[in-house]
Amino acid sequence: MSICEKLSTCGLFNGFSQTAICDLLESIAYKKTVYEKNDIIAMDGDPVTGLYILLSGSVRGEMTNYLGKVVKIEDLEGCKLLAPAFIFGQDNYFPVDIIANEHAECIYLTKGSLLKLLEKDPLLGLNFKDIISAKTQFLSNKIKFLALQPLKGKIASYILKRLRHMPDNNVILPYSQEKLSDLFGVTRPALARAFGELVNQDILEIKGKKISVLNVDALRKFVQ
Amino acid sequence: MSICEKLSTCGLFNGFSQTAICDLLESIAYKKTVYEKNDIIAMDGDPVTGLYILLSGSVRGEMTNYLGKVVKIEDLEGCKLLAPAFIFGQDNYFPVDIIANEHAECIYLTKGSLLKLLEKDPLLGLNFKDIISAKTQFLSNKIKFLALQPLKGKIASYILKRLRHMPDNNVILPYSQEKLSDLFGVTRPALARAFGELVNQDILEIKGKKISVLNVDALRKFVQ
DNA sequence: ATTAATCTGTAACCTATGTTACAGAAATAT
DNA sequence: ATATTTCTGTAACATAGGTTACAGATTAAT
Repeated sequence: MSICEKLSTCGLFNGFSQTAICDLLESIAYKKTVYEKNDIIAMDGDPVTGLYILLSGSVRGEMTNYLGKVVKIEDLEGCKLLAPAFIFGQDNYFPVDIIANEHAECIYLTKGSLLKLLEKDPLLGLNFKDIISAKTQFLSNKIKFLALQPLKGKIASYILKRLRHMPDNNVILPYSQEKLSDLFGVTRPALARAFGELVNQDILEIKGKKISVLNVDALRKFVQ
Repeated sequence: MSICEKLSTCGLFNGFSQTAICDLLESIAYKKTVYEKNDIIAMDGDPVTGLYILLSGSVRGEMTNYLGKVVKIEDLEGCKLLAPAFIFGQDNYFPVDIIANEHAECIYLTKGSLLKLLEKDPLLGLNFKDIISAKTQFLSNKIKFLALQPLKGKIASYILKRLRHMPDNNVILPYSQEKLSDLFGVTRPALARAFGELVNQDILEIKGKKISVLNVDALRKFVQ
């Protein structure tokens, strides 16, 4: 799959044909970078000097404090901009470590190239504004998720959100409890204990990564 | 002070003369709104249908969960946009309750008027992009502050940050411990206890709202 | 199919923060 | 200057989540 083809699935190029994207791309400088699993693409605090666009593969953004506590902020896959809201404004440093979950490819443009690109078509500017607005919206939900509720509330909102997209009352966890515990900002045993308690209360049934919600109302009480 | 005069201190109009702002303003529809102390300007979850610009006074944005836990996100004063990153993108709902801290004045433009305004000059679009980028940057710091560190880490980073702008090693708290505890997302007695422990360890000295840092290095250890 | 690696459940114990309560101090209003 | 309200310090107790450890289960690698 060509770069232009991949970029056509990217929100930044919403409303552009593949050939239009190719033309835009030819008019600016960029370089391609490739990463393998666990490669560090950027570290929290690194200066942001341009824009990385993830073309393929999966990366994650996570914060770590000096005691080793980890909070995963998000996984990014497919065509996504990395830290797009940290190029402009004052605080131009990566807010998270960005780590490859698997083989991943990016293109990188300097801030100058990005500005040149954005000038080419006002629609790009609008798309960019939508993307960074969505980032802010995502982060403000993240604060609610992380800072406003106890662990069982996090579990409940996580499961209930997924339930909406699933038939019957089953959710398949997309990854291990170990990884989930980072997403919730708690330790793995704490998460296992909380799951255990919800199972004992006949609210959940857990078989490997499959979680069946036996009592949706009881689960809802943990969020509201 | 006229509206244009007030708007000239607003990041959105960076690079515009006061007369240019008056001209811009005359070309679009807006309405003026006034609030008194503790008036609710918007509630978490309300649809965002346009842009409020705070002209004068002070408002705060805070999140509350169903158990009454409050986390104050920020105070806004002077000329600031309210929830600017929630007008575009998908999730067009206020992320916080916005409450007047005192008498405050706003102007309100519909999303349509805002778009019309942004079209008038590309510089407005760039300013807007800077403003929402800064919001994202602020929120990602907020997550680090709230989710990644325990209470004494919050106290330490709060004080150390303020110390940078102060001569000698004194900080004047801008408001009561009670308010601070909301900013930290903890209860008031927990904050008082933590302060008490830092005083007992001869790291801080507290006289009313004046905090003297007796041992900066020890305080730093709580953040790194 | 076997081995090795990773993940999960659980338990005992520790620590940070929440809850409630109250008295004295400080700030504000009259 | 006094009365009223708000704020602060503190204490006893409750609870959520962290720490460490280990065994059994599951998954991946050979």
